[in-house]
Formats: sequence, C-alpha cells, structure tokens
Amino acid sequence: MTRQRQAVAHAIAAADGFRSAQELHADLRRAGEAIGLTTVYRALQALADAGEIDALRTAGGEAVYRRCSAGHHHHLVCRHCGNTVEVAGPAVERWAERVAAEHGFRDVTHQVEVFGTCARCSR
Amino acid sequence: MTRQRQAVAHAIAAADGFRSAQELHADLRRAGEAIGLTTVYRALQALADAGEIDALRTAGGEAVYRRCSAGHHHHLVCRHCGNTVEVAGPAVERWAERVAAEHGFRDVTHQVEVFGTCARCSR
DNA sequence: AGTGCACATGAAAACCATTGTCGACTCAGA
DNA sequence: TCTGAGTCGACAATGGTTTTCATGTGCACT
Repeated sequence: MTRQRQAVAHAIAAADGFRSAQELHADLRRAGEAIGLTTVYRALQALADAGEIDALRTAGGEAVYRRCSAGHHHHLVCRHCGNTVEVAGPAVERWAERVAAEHGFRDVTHQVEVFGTCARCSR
Repeated sequence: MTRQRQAVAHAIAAADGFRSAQELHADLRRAGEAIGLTTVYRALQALADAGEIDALRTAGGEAVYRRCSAGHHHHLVCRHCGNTVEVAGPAVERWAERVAAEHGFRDVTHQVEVFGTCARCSR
C-alpha cells in the first residue's frame, strides 16, 4: 500500500460520518498531504471494493464514503448535519431474507438507510 | 396536464421495470413523440414529487424511475435482469421508527432495497 | 549502485446525467 | 382577437466522476 492510499485510509478512519471524495481530498491537502483528486477516487474505490468502507450515494448523486466497523449494519443519517449512527437491524435482516425467499430470490443483499433530523438539528 | 406529461406518464406506466430519464426519452422519440429531454426530466420529477412513481439512483449515479402502486413499499430487484417485485415491509417500517426514536431522530424517512438473483436468472 | 518493469500517480481533458436559461409557444379566459 | 400565465425545448452550463497519458516510484534481480 502506498503512502497516498494509507493517507486516504487514515483520513476516512479519522472522519466522523460520511465524507465525499472531494471533501476527503480537501482535508488531505489541508493537512499538507500531496495527493491528487484522481488518486483519492481510486483509493476510495479500492477500499470500497475491499469492503473496508461503506459507499452510498446522496440524493444529489454524489458518492460518499464512511469507515465501517466489521460486520453488517445500517446507518441512521441526519439529513442536515450528516451525522451518522451505525445501527444493527436483526429484524430487517430476517425480513429481507424471508421476503426474498418468498419470491425465489437468491444471493440476497440489501441496502437500508434511515434519514431523519437528529436531536441537535431539530432544536 | 399537457400532452408531453401524459406521454411520459403513459410511457412509464407501459414500461416494465426501472427506466432512466434518457431511456424514456429515447422510447418516446422512437414512438414518434415530439418531446425534449428537458421536459422528460421535469415530468419525471413532477411525477416523483406527486408520489406517482418511484425514483432511486443506480450505482452509476443515474436516476431511474418506475411506476409504483400507491402507498409505501419497497423493492426486490434482480441484479441480473432488473426485474422488480414490490414488497411491503411493516416490520421494517416499525424497526426504522423505533431505531430513529431511540437516537432522537425526527421526520424519519427510509430507503430499503433488496437485491438478489431471481428464480429465472439463477437457473 | 544499475537495470528493467509493472504498477501507481496526478494534471488535464473527457464524460455524462442533470439543471438553468430564455425565447417561442400554447391555450384558457376576457 | 388579445392577454397573461404557464409550458416547452434547444442549447449552454454545471459538477461529480472517469479516462488518458506522461511521469514517477517501488522492487526484484544483477
């Protein structure tokens, strides 16, 4: 792993919620890291492929990434401040499996995101 | 409702799965309809706002739309042929509400998509 | 240290879905 | 027919992402 990829991995590990590629790039440059935007995109893609970070797309079409703990989980995202909470959903897992099986689907994956306004932002 | 919007509504009602704005535009032009791409985008947005069609984003960042029955529901999508089944998930609704409430979130919405390989494609 | 080579980097250009602009058009009502 | 509000749509602009390609870098082998 090169210096640049380590830097990206470190930056996303240090961040506290979803960050876009562009934000991460800005963070890294601000921190004095010499790294190109292209490289950030590639590093994020590699990390996502390796399953080390979560990727999803905002309503605006921007891809955002987040470090994720090992294991399957979902996210509760504040639509104002972007703050994120990881949540487990055994009930959802079971439901997805059951529904898929009822319709003859196999190799099932699912994507669940819950959006809302967090306590701080709704004040 | 104008002729163009009717055409878009009709085209999406006739389609059998998710279609992108561009595909719908191509369909309409192929069918001899004189309509601009801009108008298709606007019509789709209006329909989505009115809750008459579902919108979601592909992994490639393209927005795709699908006619949907009234009421809240989720989708079970075949990742090979794109075939889609609408499913209800009361268990998921309750889970989302509860999890959000536990963390102080309000105005909660959620997005649930289940992907798998359908019976026909897994043969 | 020197050589060769596969792969990573990154600036700039290309890509492409989507949105903004603005003049033309439509159509209902006066 | 006139008027005005709203719609249409060609074109340009936007902006995130990807590709290109020349250059740089790590690394095994001499």
